[in-house]
Amino acid sequence: MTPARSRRPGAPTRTERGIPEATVARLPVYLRALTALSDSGIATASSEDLATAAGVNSAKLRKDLSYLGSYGTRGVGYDVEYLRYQIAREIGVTQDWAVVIVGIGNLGHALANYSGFGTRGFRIVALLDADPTLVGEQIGDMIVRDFAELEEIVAADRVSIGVITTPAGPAQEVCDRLVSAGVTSILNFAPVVLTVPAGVDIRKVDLSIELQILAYHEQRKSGEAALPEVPELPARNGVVSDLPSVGGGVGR
Amino acid sequence: MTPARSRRPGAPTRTERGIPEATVARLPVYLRALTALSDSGIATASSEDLATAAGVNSAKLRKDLSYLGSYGTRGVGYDVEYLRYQIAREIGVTQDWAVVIVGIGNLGHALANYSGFGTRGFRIVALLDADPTLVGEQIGDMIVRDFAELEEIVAADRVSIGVITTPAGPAQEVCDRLVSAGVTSILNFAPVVLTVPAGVDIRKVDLSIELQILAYHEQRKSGEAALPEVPELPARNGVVSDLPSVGGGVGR
DNA sequence: TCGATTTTGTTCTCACGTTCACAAGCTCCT
DNA sequence: AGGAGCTTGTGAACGTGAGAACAAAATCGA
Repeated sequence: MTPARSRRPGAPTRTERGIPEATVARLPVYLRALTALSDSGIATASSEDLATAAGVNSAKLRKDLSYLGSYGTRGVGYDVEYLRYQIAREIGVTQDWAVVIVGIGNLGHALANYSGFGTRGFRIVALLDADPTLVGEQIGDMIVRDFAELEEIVAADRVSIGVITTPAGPAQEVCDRLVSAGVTSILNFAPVVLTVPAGVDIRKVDLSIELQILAYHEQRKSGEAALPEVPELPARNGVVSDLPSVGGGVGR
Repeated sequence: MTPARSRRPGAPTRTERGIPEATVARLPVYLRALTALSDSGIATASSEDLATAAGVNSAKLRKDLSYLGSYGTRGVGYDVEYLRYQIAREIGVTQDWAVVIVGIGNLGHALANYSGFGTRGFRIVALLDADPTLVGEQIGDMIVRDFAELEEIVAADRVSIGVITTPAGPAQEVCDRLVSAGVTSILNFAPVVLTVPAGVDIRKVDLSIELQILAYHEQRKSGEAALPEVPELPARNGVVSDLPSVGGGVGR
């Protein structure tokens, strides 16, 4: 017999009033589209208008918005300002989030100078680096501080979000320090897989992965792979270095 | 009666020898993990080892690899070098892809200096900007050239991938120029939704969207929303500006 | 040579995400 | 007042993705 099941089959698992992850990822896009419409003086927009501005189809947009509540008016559309506020509130960007950036190389520099933070609910409270030659440097209206001050800063400014722009090597160690200092959300630009305890959210932005995904599709477009299936290469009978070396090579 | 159906139900739709999109997005991660293992002198690795290194579970990893072919050995594992080559070939990074970067602001600078390109199958052939005060500037071993030279460069170097690091304003126009010059894959860092014709692939990297997604989860962690559902706000009865203005303003 | 052991490749099932299609509800016009 | 015309919100169908579980295949040891 069918086990008692409180959820409808097919309904995405979400916590109380939770929103499907795919929808959460699109809310910021809608928010930006609404801001653009608002700046153009548009007061009301239909799901079709909004969907076009956000680059999705209107059915998906309506379903996404329906998870937030019933904020539209049938036969009319959505009030741009009203919906904008509701989404901002749902995401949590009506308040300001304190952010630290760790690793002030090229990318860290670029992010430190990025102006889109303040207007979007985020406030950079510190730029940190372990390199003494960088500490003290002025970037915009901020000064690079020593990574050793991390714990102090996190506690003082209630920092909950950390951005890692170090090279791959120190990234995990930086991550561990961030977590133990109390940071519970991390945006990682370093090309490594970071391990964090449960309860800490992590997102990754990786340039070369994005390019490689494009390359895959590009290769498909420009005629099929013209490469040999098996190149000059050591035959495939190596063993893990900590296993006894076996013979019996099925050479090629 | 059941309609004749050639595909098994539940099998992901893919074109001939195509690979599910979710898998394609993970292949670069596997490639990096394999490179790391290889650099550590590991010759063979099990799906469990690889999965740990890549931050996924082993069942998923095995299924992903099975789309490429049968490159493992039961009871043994995968030959690291061999698998690495196979994945690189499948992605298309055994050849070099020419890339142009358009928009040499902070982020463009950072990307231009990023060393991870050459080693991963990509070659930056030009840095372009429309600002005459930037043209001629030297970055690393490259010189910023005028955006007007785009078509010439794309044709000469067979550029198929373009990276847009301009502000939001000019991004669509830059995108259009890239496409008409012959670029068929675009990586967009500008905070706008770009429109491209069919056949052109586009991927987007957006810092503030990533931060907003983190903020959403962060808000859930730190107690539920303490914000009013309806704030001081224009009442929700505005109309689209191109409709006849109706009275009944419930102004505030 | 044969069984024990290991690890892949694959099948099956369930969960998640997207899209269609339409009833419900709102506005406007006659 | 009532019908025509839009647009939202949502139920249902379909497609995609993830994970458990296991048969198949390889190695190793006796």
